[in-house]
Amino acid sequence: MALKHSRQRDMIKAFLMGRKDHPTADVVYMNVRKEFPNLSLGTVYRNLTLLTETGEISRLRVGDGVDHFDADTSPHYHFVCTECDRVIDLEMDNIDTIQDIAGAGFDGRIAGHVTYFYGTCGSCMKAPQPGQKSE
Amino acid sequence: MALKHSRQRDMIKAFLMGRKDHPTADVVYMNVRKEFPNLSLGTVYRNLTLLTETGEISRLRVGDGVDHFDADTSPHYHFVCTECDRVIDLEMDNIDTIQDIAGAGFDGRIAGHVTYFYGTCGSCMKAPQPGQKSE
DNA sequence: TTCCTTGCAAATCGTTTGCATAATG
DNA sequence: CATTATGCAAACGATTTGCAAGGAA
Repeated sequence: MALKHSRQRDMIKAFLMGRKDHPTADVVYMNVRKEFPNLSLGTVYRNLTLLTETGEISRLRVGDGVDHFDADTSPHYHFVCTECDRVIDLEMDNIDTIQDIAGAGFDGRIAGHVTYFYGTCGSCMKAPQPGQKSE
Repeated sequence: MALKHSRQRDMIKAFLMGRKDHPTADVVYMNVRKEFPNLSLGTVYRNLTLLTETGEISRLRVGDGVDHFDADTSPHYHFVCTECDRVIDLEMDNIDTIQDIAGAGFDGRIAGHVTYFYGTCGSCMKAPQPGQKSE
């Protein structure tokens, strides 16, 4: 399974790196397609999974039923706006202690944790329900 | 939208209350069906959603692509075993402070958070990869 | 030339929904 | 009787996969 180069994989990764939000496979498809008209959705999914496996990007499952992808693989947390569904990066102090708290008295090995915060984002608090739902 | 009684809803809820694990809709279906042969999957989904809305049970999205349900609606955290996919309750000290930590400096309102811990559960650490994957 | 990758379409999977009928209050 | 709930099957949306053809090493 030696990885070979692929123009579409490069573009998909480049697209993700150029966004601070966390696009879904479909958004990636719609956008990369603009410069690569014959790109197929299957290829987008295959490459997103591949890039996730190599650790170049990470897959976010925030509970809305759709996978989001993030080119920023450094440890950080996300906020999900329940109004517009946007996924926003949070800059916050480290909370890794919760893992120790969870592990205390637990019969097993805790390897990691997933946390996302939800509520109303800044724009939605100012603007009256725009119903934007990202692009 | 006045709720009416239904024998199947009662059984679905009773089944959930009798389990300490966190069954998926399909597991609920398979089991309740034993005593109620003509139960349909659609009814199971409809009632699980209904019970979730009334707050009698809660829906767990642990990131494996399938919804799990929990009759224990008291605030507590979950552990997901990456070996057997089991979802286990954690008894741990309160970590609500993470919400304040996340909210500090964030432009928006944080209403809640979802956290689950993952790793290897006690049974899987003892038993060599049984590949059980629950029922 | 070998083997990975693509495009396309069909297939899966979990979940939702429309509709006529059955059950509840 | 007025409605809500059910069973069944078809519809859905997201993601995966089989296959023949194209591209990289």
